[in-house]
Amino acid sequence: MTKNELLQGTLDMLILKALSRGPLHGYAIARWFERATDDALRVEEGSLYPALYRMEARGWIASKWGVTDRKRNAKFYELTKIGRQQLEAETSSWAHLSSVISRVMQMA
Amino acid sequence: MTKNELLQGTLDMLILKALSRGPLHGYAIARWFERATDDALRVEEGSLYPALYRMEARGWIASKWGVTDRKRNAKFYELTKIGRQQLEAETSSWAHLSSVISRVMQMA
DNA sequence: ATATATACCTTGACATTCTGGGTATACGGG
DNA sequence: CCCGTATACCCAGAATGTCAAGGTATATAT
Repeated sequence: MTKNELLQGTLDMLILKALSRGPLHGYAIARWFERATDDALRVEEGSLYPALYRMEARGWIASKWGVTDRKRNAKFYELTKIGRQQLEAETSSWAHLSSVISRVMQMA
Repeated sequence: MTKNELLQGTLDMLILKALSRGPLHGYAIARWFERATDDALRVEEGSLYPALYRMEARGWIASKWGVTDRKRNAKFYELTKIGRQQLEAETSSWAHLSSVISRVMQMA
């Protein structure tokens, strides 16, 4: 029914992945998704910002206000040590689960 | 936080897949998942039965009371034509999305 | 008689996501 | 100088899906 473009549960992982290459602000994360996936994955801001808050509350990421190259104020997020561990955990969990599901879906 | 074993959004597809080989009742679907995935995917009954209701309400599956080989009354579900189309749609959507995500997660 | 497996179902809580807004500033074209 | 667009943040409310934790009932074997 809902044209949900995103697999629920993968947003956190994808954000962690985006930040694994260095600090980014929210808007830049959304842009990165679009470029990295040729628009196949679109992150709504109404999902993105709440996700950033809860991830910060859980200690996976830390934020700091700064200025972009466009001279705009922006909140930059970066991975914490815990966040890096979380990324690893979610990555391996994703690899496992998605392969199990793919296998089931290929059964005769 | 939650030890969520299931990727949200895939349950319907997996149920459709289970039924694609022939009619099954709810309990048998749960058993099938466990056997087919070596316990890697477990479907809680509190998720399964509501899922069956909404899928029937959407016309993807149809139900009929019958008797199992254990002589128990059970509600057997089978795919409708729409359900078969839905299975195809979700299968291809899954293939696409999971490959996009996997690709992103493998980026340097 | 009773334990176990089979089979169905419900309620309430919870987390995640989307829709559809809103605010403010930098910059370029006219 | 004015205005449109892109940049950048945010929120409230609703919908949805899932789970936890129960409950009922019957067949079968011990």
